[in-house]
Amino acid sequence: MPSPLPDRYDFATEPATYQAWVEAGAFTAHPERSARVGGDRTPYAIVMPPPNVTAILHVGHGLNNTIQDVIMRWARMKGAEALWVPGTDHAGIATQNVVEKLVASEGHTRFDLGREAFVKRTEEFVAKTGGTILEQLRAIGASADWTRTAYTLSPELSVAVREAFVRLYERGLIYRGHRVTHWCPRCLTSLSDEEAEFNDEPGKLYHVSYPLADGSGRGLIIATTRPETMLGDVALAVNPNDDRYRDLIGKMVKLPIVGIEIPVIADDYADPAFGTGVVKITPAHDANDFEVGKRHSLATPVVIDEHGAMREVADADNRVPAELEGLDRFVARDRIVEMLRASGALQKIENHDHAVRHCYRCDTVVEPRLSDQWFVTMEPLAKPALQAVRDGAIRILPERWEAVYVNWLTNIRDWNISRQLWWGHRVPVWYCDECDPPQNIIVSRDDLTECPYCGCAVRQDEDVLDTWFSSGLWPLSTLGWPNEKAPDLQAFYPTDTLVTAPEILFFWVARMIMLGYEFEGRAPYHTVYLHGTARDTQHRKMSKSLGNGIDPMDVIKLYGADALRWTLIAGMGMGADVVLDPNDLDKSFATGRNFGTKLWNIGRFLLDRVGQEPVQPLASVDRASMTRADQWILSRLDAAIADCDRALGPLWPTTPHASADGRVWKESERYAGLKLNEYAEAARQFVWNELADWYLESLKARLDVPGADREVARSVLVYAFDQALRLLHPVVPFVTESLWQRLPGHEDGTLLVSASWPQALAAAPSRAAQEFEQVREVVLAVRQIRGDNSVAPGKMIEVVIRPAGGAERAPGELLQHELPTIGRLTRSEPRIAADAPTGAAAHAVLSGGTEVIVPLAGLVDIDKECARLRGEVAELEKQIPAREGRLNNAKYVERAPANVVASDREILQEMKTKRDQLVEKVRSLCGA
RNA sequence: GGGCGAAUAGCUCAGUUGGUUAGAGCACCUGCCUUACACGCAGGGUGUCGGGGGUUCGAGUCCCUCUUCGCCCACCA
Repeated sequence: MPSPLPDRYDFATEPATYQAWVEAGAFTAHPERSARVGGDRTPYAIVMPPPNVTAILHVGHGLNNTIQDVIMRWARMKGAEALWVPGTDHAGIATQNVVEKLVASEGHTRFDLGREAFVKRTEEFVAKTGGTILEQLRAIGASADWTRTAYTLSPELSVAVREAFVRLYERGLIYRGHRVTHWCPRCLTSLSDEEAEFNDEPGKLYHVSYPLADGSGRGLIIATTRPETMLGDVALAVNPNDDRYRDLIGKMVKLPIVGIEIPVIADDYADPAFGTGVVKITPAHDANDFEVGKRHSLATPVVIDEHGAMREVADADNRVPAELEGLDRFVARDRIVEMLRASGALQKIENHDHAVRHCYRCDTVVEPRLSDQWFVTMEPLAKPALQAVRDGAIRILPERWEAVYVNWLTNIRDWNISRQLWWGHRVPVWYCDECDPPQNIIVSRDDLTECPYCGCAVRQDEDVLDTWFSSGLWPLSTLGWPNEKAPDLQAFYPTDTLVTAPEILFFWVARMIMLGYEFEGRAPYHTVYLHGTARDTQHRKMSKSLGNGIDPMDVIKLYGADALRWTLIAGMGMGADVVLDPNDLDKSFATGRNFGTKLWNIGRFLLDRVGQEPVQPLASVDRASMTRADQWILSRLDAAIADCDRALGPLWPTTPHASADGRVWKESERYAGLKLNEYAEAARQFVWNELADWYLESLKARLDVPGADREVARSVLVYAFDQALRLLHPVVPFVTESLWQRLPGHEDGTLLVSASWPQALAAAPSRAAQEFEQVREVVLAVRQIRGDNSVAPGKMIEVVIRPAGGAERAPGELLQHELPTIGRLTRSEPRIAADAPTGAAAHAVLSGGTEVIVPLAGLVDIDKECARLRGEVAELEKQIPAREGRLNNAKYVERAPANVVASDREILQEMKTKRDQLVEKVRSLCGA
């Protein structure tokens, strides 16, 4: 039994409410209920983008998970068997960096500890501090199924990772490649193309002269941004069609500093238009040069080591002078430039902006490095992933990201999946030193100690897999794959929607889709919802390093989780960034806090005036006994439900399709749904601007008088508020649940979280509802007149209502009936008149033609009123000729649709009538 | 360099296939401490729809162009 209602919503009760949901099993999914395995509910599943296991909650997580929670709660209320899978990502490189720093603070490197000890240390660290974020997600109300919490490095998921690797290898889609890849000299690992992020930076273009070896004194001038790599040069390349250098092809030049001779070769790679048209070829330190070198069978001397220091690593006999040995690449660059300048080889230095790749984890400038890595052949995987979006089996919201997705997949490049890290899934490959290729490489699902061919000892590959390889399997692995019989896999795969930020569209989303098709033949979900970024008022991305972030936990402490949620959801257009002020939480979250308070106060009013005695169910209340206001609010509720449903759209695609996915989005619904802010706004509009502002106000008198009418009012009010709480629950689950528990007649033990989504009652508003709408118009008109004429708020005024002629039902009768309401809502004494009163008066004409007249004698400054009326006339005098001109245009009348022309005529007529009335009024009031 | 998108109120954004007098939230201004709520109530739109040109009876909407901004991709050393 809930405690008596406090004056203020106490959000300190949120954890208890959350606990009640968990204890009721409200978030726990039941695979046997899924229609896919013979149950009676359509499944709806979301896999949570697993936060890094060491992460703590920031606004980005808050936004991401609130969106998911809104969708999950909505789906659950719609009757779906809802599953939201939570979990964390071991985040190989990120977590390893964190622990390395920890170890460094103790004066050690990971190499001091050794692999085994370091991994153990990391495991301990994760066990102790990891998963904090999952606790925090509970605080924001995330209705995830915690009985299924997953972790990318768990034994179960590791099985999936290994299975995936082996299957891809067996299909020939994983291969060992010897090539130049991105290398982070700080993290000491290779990176994928996606992990090496471009950054446009000002740089220099150095022009260096390479003299011909024939002693002719001629030379070739090359342009380079990275002179330090010249120690590894093996050739100069010119374009075969470049007449300037044709005669030099095949000649030798002398490599400055090193002093050896290298050939001039012809290759299309050299662009005659760039720089001098001559490019130096350094196969070991540039991915393009490596390709050129391969074409020309050139050597690959390595002159920069894994730390980014100059050193003779391989095939580099005496290329690195002693004075450069061991120098960092950037220090070496300066030194080399000096040496070139001293020798006269340096021709000039130009400023040159170019894109430099940085490590996405530590921001170190990436060094291209020649190494052996495992790659996934992407093109065959990309094909179905592309087709899925083209067919509409998958939609990406907002729509514009589909083009980005398609573009990337169309030009996809192979994926480097091996990392020279210790934290992660070890590559399931073993090497036998005794066997000959190809038997010396064994890929295995099980750990091996001896070679299956010769029986001697084998050693496992030292590398681990890219973190994104395991997260790419997330929708599969968390549901039990590769066990095809796993109940969750059968019941919930494919899942439904994926909610994430666009930054990881390629890192993660595209790869999940590709792997989903590869291993299950189906897309992992039908909807990808990409949301915006949390930014500060200067539109800078919120980040730890900038110190402009907002801690969601602070917001929850100050205003409660609902305030946070409402602010994020209601203030966010699809895919648009959320702008918040980290220096003014009060202002930033006022919307959410205020809305929660408003809801609470509606609840207080209701409980105070309606009482705790059960109400008659609405279905048993005779429509005839309802007032116009009752019918009006019920029709507004229907409209609100329809608006919410429209904004949210269908839960899943409904059009059957021959593809493996079975269903595709039809064009009309493809980009229509999940407009969460529109949904929130529609619900807010109803509960605040209609239920509270009008219905509640109109009810005050009725609730004070015992009797049959009071009972009707109680039923309608409780019904309408109950439905409103349901509509709002997905966004503000805590406050709605607390209020719902206290509704009169509430059945003990039932929870709003498991209640059903509202359904509209009637197709069209009844006449009584429309009549209340007219009354509302009168009130609005009177308020406006009061405001325009600065009538003191406390002042009672007389309002004269002149019904329009020819109305089907005498509006006078209707208005008479509602006069008590009008009077109370406007502080006025209305009366009905057949004729307009004489003397100065303010008029308003309602949509049906009914006139509202407020005699102004003694109320207002007549001069001011005259000025206002004259202004109105002038405005109309301006608009009328424009419209007349249009109607006099023969082509317009002839070609525009008849209804447009007709309404145009009507408007013109109305304007003229209104002008005439105003002119008449000005004459009588002001005498001119 | 290629591609995509955006430009509408002070801010964040809606604005369906061209069609009546361009909307919402927040902010702001005015007046109210009316017994659910000042975290509230009532009233108020503050706009050459980025500039220019075109198509059309009619353009915020379609076309061209210019300007500015954002995002994604990319091997000009």
